[in-house]
Amino acid sequence: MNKISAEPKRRGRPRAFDRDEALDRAVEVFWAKGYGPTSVEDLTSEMGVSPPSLYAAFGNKHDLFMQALDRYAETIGILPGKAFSEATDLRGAIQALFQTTIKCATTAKRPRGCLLVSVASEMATRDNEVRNKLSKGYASRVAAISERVNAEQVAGRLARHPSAEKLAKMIVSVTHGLVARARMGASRNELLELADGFLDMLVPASD
Amino acid sequence: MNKISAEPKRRGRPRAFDRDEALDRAVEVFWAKGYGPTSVEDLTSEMGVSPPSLYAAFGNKHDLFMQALDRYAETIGILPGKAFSEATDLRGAIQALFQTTIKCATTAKRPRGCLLVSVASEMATRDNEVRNKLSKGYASRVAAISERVNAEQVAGRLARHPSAEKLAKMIVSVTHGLVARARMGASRNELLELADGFLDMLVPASD
DNA sequence: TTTTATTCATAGTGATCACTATAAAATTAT
DNA sequence: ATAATTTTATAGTGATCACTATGAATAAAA
Repeated sequence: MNKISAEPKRRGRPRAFDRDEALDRAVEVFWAKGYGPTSVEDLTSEMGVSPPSLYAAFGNKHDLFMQALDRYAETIGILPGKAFSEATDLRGAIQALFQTTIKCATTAKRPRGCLLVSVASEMATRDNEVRNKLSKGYASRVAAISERVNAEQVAGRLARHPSAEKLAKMIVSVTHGLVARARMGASRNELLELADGFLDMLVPASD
Repeated sequence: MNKISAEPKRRGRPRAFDRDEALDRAVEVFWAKGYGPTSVEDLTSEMGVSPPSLYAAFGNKHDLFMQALDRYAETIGILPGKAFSEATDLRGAIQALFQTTIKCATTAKRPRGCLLVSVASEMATRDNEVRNKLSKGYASRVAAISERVNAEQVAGRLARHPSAEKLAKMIVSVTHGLVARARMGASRNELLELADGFLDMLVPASD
């Protein structure tokens, strides 16, 4: 009748770092420097983990990067989609999506841009694993937005043209443009203006 | 009365490679691999130039990269803007801008995306020189589009809102989104559809 | 022909790269 | 206590990095 014990009391010396916290540091290093220019020493010093511990816990540099992508996706990358989902009306949802994207891409204490769009995309042409991960993330994001857009169209609150999927892809594409400009150094205000312009075009405010 | 001679007959052994051709190869290498992951050996072997010749002709790796950015800008980067300028009406100009951008970002024999948006932007957070060059290029592109949009508005052929500059920034931002998706692996057709959607929103077709 | 200037190919330079061998330290199980 | 197991820190490994010293090769100038 034993359930799987919650804490099986692993023997051996306990590790001196928290896995997710270390991963968060790795995220920031990769985010700031990119994959290639980041050295393992950059990672170990920033993560507070010695090289052997790093390799034991995360595999190799590339494995660590893939895990950092996942960690980023589930801690920061989800925020825009969450804001989108939580808004009550479609226009507000898209606005929240854009604003949260901008916030994530221009937070002062963090690197600019987006780890996925700014860094991972740059690798995607050479790295199938990265490209596949990006493709899945993109598809699911488009699907989530498309579903809601479609519901609006079915309810008659939104024009049928362009199609839900097409509009969803455009919305995501706007976020890519915002993130690209953030990486180039655009100010938060400039990005907010840009996003407002797109919002008015995509879903004109009712007056 | 001596004008500066066109060919001063440089003495010494003549160089065995064409500067611009070698630079074109460097563009492709940086474009495909990014700055950091590109080794000088990658460059010398692809350019057909030995290391000492490379350093004598171009300085160091970073100098070469900056010159590659210029070379890219004046051979490939200008094409979308040229297509924009040569079109007769605004809608056609924007369409040509988008289509040429997509073509450049998805040419089969070349790396995907754009050297400036996909590669240089990724460096921009760490490299002031790169960021400044990108900023100048962005500003001049926005200015060129804005000027034409403004002319349309003054002539009464286009709504005054959004402002010319704002609309110009949105148009350029669309190209950033297209290029980002190209780097992620989107097909040319997918990008063309995306661009058509934006075109219809930015400048609705008159019917 | 000799001198001067420039580029060339060869073969390296020390530094840094991703990664690991080794053994001490820290924990649980016996 | 002793054994077993896992993580730790130290100190490296060969490979590759960006870059260059050296001298032969090739041109114009003297």
